[in-house]
Amino acid sequence: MPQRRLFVTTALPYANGSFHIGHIMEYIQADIWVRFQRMQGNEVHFVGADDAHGAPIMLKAEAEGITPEQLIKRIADERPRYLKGFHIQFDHWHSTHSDENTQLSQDIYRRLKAGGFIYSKTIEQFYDPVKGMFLADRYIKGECPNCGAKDQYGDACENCSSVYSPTDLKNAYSTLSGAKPVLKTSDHYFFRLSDPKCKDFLKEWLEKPGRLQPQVVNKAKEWLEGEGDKALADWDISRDAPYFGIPIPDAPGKYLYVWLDAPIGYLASLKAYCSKNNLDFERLLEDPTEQIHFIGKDIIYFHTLFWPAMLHFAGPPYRVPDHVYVHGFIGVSGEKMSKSRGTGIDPLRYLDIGMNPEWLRYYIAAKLNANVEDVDFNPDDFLARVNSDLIGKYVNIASRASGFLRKFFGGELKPDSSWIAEFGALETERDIREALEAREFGRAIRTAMAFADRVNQYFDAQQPWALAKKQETSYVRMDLLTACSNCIAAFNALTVWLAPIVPSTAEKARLFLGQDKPFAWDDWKIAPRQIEKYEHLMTRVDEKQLNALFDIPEPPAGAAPSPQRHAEHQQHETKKESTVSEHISIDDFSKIDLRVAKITRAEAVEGADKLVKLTLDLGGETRTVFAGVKSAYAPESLNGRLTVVVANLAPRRMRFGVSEGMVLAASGEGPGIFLIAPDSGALPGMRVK
RNA sequence: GGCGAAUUAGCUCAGCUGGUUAGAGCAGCGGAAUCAUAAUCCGUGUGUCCGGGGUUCGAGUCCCUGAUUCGCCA
Repeated sequence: MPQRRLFVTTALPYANGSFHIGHIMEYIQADIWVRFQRMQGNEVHFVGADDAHGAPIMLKAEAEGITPEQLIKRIADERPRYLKGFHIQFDHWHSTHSDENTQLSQDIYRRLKAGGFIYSKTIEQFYDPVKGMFLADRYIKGECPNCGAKDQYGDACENCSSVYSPTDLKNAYSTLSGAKPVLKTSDHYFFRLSDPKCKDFLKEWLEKPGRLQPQVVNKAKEWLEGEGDKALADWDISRDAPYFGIPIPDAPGKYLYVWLDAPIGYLASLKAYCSKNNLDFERLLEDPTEQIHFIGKDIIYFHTLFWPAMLHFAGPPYRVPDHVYVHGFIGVSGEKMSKSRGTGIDPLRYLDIGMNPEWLRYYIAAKLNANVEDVDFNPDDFLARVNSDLIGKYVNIASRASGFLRKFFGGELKPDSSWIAEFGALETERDIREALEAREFGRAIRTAMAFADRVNQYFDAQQPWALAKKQETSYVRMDLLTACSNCIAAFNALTVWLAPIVPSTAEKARLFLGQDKPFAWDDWKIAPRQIEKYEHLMTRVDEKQLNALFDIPEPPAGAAPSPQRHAEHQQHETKKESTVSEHISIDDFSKIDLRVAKITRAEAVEGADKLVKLTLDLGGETRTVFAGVKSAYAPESLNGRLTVVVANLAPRRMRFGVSEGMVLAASGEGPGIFLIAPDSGALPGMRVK
């Protein structure tokens, strides 16, 4: 088999926050694929890095009273815990705030400039005279020019949906300082994305069969071939000082826009990795290397238009990506992941409460395919799937066969190849291999589990326990040995096939199977000769752990702003809060519909440590609300009490049902939760304002 | 508002270029077994394949239309 050389990356997480479950999913996907490639004997260089530049990081650091360097260092320091915790094996983790990235970014910029792809143009932009900086749209608010609604962002009105530009806003103000922004001119640098040469190249790049998923090609072509006001525009790649980023050569006070240097971070990381390991960076980029990026669907734009264009027109040794593999988002119980806590899974909490990272790797793999589809984490499904597949089917094979082999044969097996035909191992291997290669992980797992089913069926049919009771004759004894040896051989094969997905379990199994070196893919067919004493390879998921994972009733005060992938602040830039705390208007407050509610029934939730299920009367309307107050109140003591509920909070599905609101309670640093109660005379349904 | 995607059994999902009575796992129900982490095995599905039209000898699969959900763009 010809060896491949692969350069694989995952999207660079923005260094203003911790990893969330979405990042972890992407790393798991890429890590599984990379491990699979390595087991096949391919050469893989797998790197990641923090995306460390840009205004949000600069402002967040300022708000915390530290330098941007300190901020990104703090974030960088916590990365290894997550990566090790989930068995994600990057060769190197770097930062875009690094010498390598500065060098490469400036080099690519110079080459693009020399090629005539960069020009400068004077633009008018809002400027905050107090902060002394130009304002991105997301930092400007004002009154809608159409309907007069207050506190609208610079692109569209949430009230009347009219569309306008920031300069149209009435009484505009900077969300950073509150100052009235002034229009000011500045010279900006642009990349000629709309140049016919560029568009022609991109069209050809996009359409190369097999390079991208079809959905991704369609999306990118929509942007590329847009006409009129949707036409592909040139790309503004400069920002004015003050800016935390890479200086543009020969342009004092100008910095490269963070989205230009971010993907170059892939190369910077590879370069740093090369010098650490005495590898030739430029040679590593050359053919036959395949350059592969795993990304989420939110950043398709950057990776299918800007990035290949930059690389192509910068010229060798830079090379265009061979593949960009796009995945969807992960949600929880049908809810979209909310970065402001509540929904979503905190990866560190998952680890801290002792949940096995390989459960999550397995579950995510079971739900992933090669399409750009969202994945849903469903707690009940997770529990059933992991326990049933991994414990009930896979691990069970070793567990039930090993006892006989140790007891009657001293752990010695009778290896032959009859099991291959018995269980259809050749076809199974081929299907799993093809599925893993194509990132159809769900299919690979279905195929593997069907194989495990056949092995368990065989074991039942052979009835080794019956053979063991009457093994006075040598042929019965031989049947027992053969049956159990076949099962262990099949278990060995399954272990190899699942190794990219559950590497540490496979490693434990390897020792049990008496294999003395790490698994290569072809080891699946080598039947073990001798097994060690069987010890549990994996425990089952305990429902209590899932409860612990989701019962996070109260956030700590001053919770850190949500972590974002770099592109996310692009995509949502008009929606995000400023890092500087700001007042809310009376209109904001009046959006919260607070109502007096009478607790008509309160009951403990079985299996939940902190939750009480409340049935509330809101003056004619009945609601069910889960409240995290069990530590402070016996459920029966709440019956008949009046309290205050947020009546228009979006319903949220929890493990035990849908919670249709939130009751208000006070709590502080110490223990104790104190339910809010209205003065006497208040009636259910009354509005609190 | 424009463009696109999704909608299949209680749950999570397969169903390739249209072709026999629509599938799997899990859950449920009935039984067996007792080697195994109460794991395993056998049996068991009357599903409006989102609704409505249409093309076709034949549609979950193609076309039109409506609903819902979700994206991208504006």
